[in-house]
Amino acid sequence: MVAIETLDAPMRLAAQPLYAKVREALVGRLISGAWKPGQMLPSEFAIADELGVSQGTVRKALDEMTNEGLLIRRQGRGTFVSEAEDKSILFRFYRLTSNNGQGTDQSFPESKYLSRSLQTANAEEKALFSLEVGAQVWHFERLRSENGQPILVEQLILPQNRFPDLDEQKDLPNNVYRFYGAQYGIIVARVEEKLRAITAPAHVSEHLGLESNAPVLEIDRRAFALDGSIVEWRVSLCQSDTMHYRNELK
Amino acid sequence: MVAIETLDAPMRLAAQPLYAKVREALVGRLISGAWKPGQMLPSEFAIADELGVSQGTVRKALDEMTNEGLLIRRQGRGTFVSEAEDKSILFRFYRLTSNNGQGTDQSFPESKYLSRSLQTANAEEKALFSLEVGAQVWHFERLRSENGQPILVEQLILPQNRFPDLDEQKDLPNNVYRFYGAQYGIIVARVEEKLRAITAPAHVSEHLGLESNAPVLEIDRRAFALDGSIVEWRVSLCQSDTMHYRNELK
DNA sequence: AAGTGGTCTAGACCACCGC
DNA sequence: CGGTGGTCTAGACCACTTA
Repeated sequence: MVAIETLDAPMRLAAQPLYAKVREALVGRLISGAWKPGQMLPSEFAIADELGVSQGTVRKALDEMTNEGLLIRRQGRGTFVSEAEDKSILFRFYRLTSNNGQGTDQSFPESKYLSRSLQTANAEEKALFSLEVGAQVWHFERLRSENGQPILVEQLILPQNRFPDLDEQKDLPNNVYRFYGAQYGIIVARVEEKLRAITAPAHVSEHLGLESNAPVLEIDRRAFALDGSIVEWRVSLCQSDTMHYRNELK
Repeated sequence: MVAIETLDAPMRLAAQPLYAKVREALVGRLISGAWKPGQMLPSEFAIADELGVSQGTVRKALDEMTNEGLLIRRQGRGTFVSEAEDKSILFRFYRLTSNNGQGTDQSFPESKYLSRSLQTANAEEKALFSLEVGAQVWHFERLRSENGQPILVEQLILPQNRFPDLDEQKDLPNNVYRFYGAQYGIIVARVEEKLRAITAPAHVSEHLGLESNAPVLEIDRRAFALDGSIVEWRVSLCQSDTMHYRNELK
């Protein structure tokens, strides 16, 4: 019954429903790292007892978090913090598909790193990541391929303050979101993307084996952590000959 | 208590939960047209009594349908079949934004129809709409602009059997999904899109005021009705100079 | 004041998993 | 078998809208 103060704490202008407070408390444990990816959560009744609410209220909070992709629930097993390795999660943020793909033959591309550097953030990067003057950002460029076929060239930009010690790493792994979680406790909760068609720059069309002036799909992505801050800026240039970006709107 | 048979009817191999049967029954009323867009549904308790289940079970079904965008619930007012006019619905399937847009200045583009024709379906169209040999399809081409600025040229393809009497219409309205609902009782439940970057065909770059060979964003969309059938095939070619396609993944 | 959706509870039972 | 999530119920109370 101690933790009931935790739930009463917020006391916003517009009173939140109880399940929203429960959700905030649980998300807080993910942010703080008290619950790590892959870990099993206490049972619904255990959480309910601890927070002094009913099991149904806890369930509503857990269901919401499951819908957001933060948790995975398995009947008979338990509730787990979702990992970027889970099959269903791997493709959560990966929307590129081969044109003749059947939908089931989804594969995940490998990465070859082309460059890596630590730079002083420019104005745009400072604003994006809310950095101080003089703060630094990592730039990575990589070529991603599927079955030997080059698909896209992309640039990853990470704020140095959220990713210290990166210089000690030889390269980033292929699945970077899993790496962010495992190494830095950063869980990517959602991403915003802007898509445009542009003419491929020379070095990109070379890497992708396209004629110069070939059109490519530009995907400008900002990845948000659980606390709402931007942790990665990514610009991908994807060849459109054999690949497309799929989307479903409901 | 009569309608309990309706709910028992399915009896699938994998027994569905009760709320899923309730959902099916309610969606059936939308499909049949018994409940039309904009109409108010009976209260939770009224539906629960009629179907012989508890109010909580009905609520779970209604909540799901609300999440899918089929219904709109307003506290104190009631539950309504969603209309394509609702502000929140208007932009549900429209993801194009001006590059310098602030996100709040969302506006909806006007349409100018360029052509209209009734043709015998080709092999691809026959397969897509599950048509018989010799069946016909409507082709519409229109230019969409925002504040006088041309944004995209798109082609709409509709199966004649789902849209009879269209020849009597001078043109389709701007908001076609609202029209499908009001005129034919067809509710678009979801759409699948494939995005690619291509070089604009000559007549498209002319309409959009682009140089020849300019890259444009191709959006290939199939719209699905409540019963899962495809009711519209749409290919939009959008200029990428001032516009982009925004997407959020969770 | 009456009617609607929104929240919360308590308890029952089922389905699935792993030991 | 015991523990987990999944479903379903019945009832209470709150918040909002309309008349």
